[in-house]
Amino acid sequence: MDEMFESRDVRWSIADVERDTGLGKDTLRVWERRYGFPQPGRDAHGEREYDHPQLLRLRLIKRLMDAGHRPGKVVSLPHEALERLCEAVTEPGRSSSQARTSVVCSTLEGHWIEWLKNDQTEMLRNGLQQQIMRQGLAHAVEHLLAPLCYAVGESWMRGELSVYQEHLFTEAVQAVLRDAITAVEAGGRQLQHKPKVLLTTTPAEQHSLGLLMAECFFAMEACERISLGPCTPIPDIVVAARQLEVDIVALSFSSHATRREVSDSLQQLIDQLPEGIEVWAGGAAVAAHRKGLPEQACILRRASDVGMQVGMWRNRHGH
Amino acid sequence: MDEMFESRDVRWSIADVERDTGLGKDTLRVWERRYGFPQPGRDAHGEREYDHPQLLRLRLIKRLMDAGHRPGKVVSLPHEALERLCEAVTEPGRSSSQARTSVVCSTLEGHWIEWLKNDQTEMLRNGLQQQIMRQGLAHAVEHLLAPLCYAVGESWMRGELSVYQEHLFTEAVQAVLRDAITAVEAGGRQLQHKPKVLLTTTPAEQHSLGLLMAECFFAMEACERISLGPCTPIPDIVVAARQLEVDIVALSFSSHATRREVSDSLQQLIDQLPEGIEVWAGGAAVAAHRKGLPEQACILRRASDVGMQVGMWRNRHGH
DNA sequence: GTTGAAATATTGTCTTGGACAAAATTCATT
DNA sequence: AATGAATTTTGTCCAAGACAATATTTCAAC
Repeated sequence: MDEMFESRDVRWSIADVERDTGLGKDTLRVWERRYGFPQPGRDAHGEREYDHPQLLRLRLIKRLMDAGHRPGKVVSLPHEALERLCEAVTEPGRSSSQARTSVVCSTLEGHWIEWLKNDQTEMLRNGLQQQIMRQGLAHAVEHLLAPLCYAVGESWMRGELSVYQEHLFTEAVQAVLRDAITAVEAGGRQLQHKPKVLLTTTPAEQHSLGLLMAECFFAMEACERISLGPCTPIPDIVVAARQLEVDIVALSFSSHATRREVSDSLQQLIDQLPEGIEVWAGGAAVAAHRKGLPEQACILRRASDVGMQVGMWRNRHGH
Repeated sequence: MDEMFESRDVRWSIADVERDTGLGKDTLRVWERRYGFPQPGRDAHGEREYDHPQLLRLRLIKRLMDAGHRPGKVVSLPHEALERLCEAVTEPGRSSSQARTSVVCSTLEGHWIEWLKNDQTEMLRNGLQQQIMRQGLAHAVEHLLAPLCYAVGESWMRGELSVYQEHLFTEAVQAVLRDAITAVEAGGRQLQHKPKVLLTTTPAEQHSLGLLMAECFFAMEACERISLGPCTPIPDIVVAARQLEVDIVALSFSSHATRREVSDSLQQLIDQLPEGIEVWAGGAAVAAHRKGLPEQACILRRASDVGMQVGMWRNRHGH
């Protein structure tokens, strides 16, 4: 009923749409020319005004693009066809690597998302905390939180979750993870020679949950961690790494990052960092296009790889 | 020695320069047309190739722009003049409006900033925590943290602090404040009728420290708080406020926000929110141009105003 | 002299349609 | 099947113009 007022009459500028969908202005204009979609109206000065249905459809398209579809095939498709394709993408049992995760998804994560839809954040936070206690931090992050983040992104894409609910989710997970890190930190001690790690994301990567999850694993390895938070420009990462004399620069890339972004960022870091400092990269985007990435970078396909890689690092630097 | 190879013969594309400097492609092109700088070479296909000296000069210009200079005055200036201007900007004790702050700065905040410059974040975090214990949360936030945030911004502007040091500062303060909020929360109880408050910032406002500081004060008033974190689009704030049935929407604006941004955001919220929900706004930008802002919004000039306003709210809604 | 409103200048972002390289796909050949 | 060449697709860049948003200056009135 009050949905009628929600965002019906709102019009978005091309800059707004770029921010929301991640599709560049040039891309949006050239799609309009080539595929006949989107077809925004024009305001008094002849500038593009996108309405809400078109924005939703663009989000679906972006989702499909990230899943490997090509613009020429999907951009001009009607909304329903896009939704069906998205479901097909979401459907389990395509790629073998996702299959296991998806199974967990349908059985376990159902009620987490349900809580989020009903704004029961207290429930969500407590439940997550409890699961960390029960399963242990490592298992909970890898098999519950990471897939859950993915599922929330999916739900948002489908319009089942509002933006504010995604924000609530982020806040809840952040709170839980920060507590967990503090707890791990308090118990651990620095007996052996451990790497000093700098954690951050590139300017294009706003999502900080991946960073926190990575930090959890480094904390469990009792590494000395320095987190810069998200969005540090490459030159500043280099300066920080030098100044703080870290051993490893660890970057997190969410599923939204393109291979180009990941690849370029890593290459730049490798080129600009001094010899002794390693570059490690993790996150959904890295796991997806791990092939074309610079070989000097250490690619963490799964969260639990951190433990193994730290072990290998210690072997390399052991005395 | 290896600096010779580092970035001497490298040519940068316009996209590279955009990423490095933060200046938009359109802006770079229009500066070239209007001010004759930059003047990149062209590759075989007629595309712009920026060399290293021009990139450095653009970085200087960006710094001056952030410090309040205007493009028309500085873009066409030669490198040396730019450096001199940057030094002048760096020089302390110029503008009279800063004087008062600077006094506090030199006496109280001096060593905080000094710690930051030396990357002693542990020191910083512990020191802040100690001051909160000693002075109390309210006093510490209002008279130490808030001015300190401002001072850090200033120092960064002058080039005395790197970007990464600002990130470290943000992380440290966040950690301290989150702990403080948790502590306050644990002690307080919900005896009287208190407002339910939704906290967030607008999409243009990336800084989340103001938000956390505000949250501290609401926590001390034992209000029910829901934080969405930073950067929530206006329509989504409206949806959230309705759905979560809050009494107050509280927004934080850092000193970077323009009057227009603040004013527009508040007006939109007031127009779109249902009758019973109030809009409160705080932060440096709000204090600066409080005059032109919508009257229906409750303007919090100082952090401590929260306590008073919550009291008044209770009177209005008390039974 | 300060304040406020109106006039003026500056500056970022949007417009169009064309072009082309990089990436992905298809096709041909071993 | 696998490798390499031809072809299509697609994102990004270009030009010059336009204009609103913002900043600055001018001018009047208290």
